[in-house]
Amino acid sequence: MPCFSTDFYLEDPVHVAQKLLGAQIIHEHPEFGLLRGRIVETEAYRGTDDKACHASAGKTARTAPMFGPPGHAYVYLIYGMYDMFNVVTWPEGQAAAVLIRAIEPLEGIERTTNGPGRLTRALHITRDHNQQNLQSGSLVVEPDIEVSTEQIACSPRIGVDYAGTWAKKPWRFYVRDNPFVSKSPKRTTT
DNA sequence: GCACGGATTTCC
DNA sequence: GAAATCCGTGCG
Repeated sequence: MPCFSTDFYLEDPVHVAQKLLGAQIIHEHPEFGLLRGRIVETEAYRGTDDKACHASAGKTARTAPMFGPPGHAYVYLIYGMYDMFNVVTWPEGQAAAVLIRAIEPLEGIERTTNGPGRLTRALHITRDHNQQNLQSGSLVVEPDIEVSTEQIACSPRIGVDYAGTWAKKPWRFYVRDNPFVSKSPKRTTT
């Protein structure tokens, strides 16, 4: 099965985020062997105007991968302890990425994967994979099952309340009724 | 140099 | 509700 073409990743991240649902992440790990999971939840981060997107602070050492070639990885550390895995989209020079928030385990996964910080641990994805090409190499993303439009649900992105009106964009996408989708954060009573 | 806080998770 | 825990970013 071939990986996605570069054309696929040149598209708008909001579009790619939906098209990635159902795709497989395949990691051939030197120590833990073949690890595979199916993407069931994503979020789009779209350009330097998007206040929720790290690239809104401009091109820095940290955000450079998002300005780089599409189809590559953007992996960064958050809260001092979790690696977040993103796929870079849009042409080089235009910063955008799709955050992979949840996967359904398929092979070699030995821990829960529910949520973006947990799935990187389960797949053993680390910052070493930052800027790696996801179209070849030990970590790749490949088409798998088709997820129909009716099965795709959307919501505002999680954990970006600081982003003002951008926090309201319905750019989180997930497979409806899939048990591996991350739970929405608990709301305190209001 | 140094203070600040985050695309989260877990525990009280 | 708040801690855990590291480092990129912004400002001096």
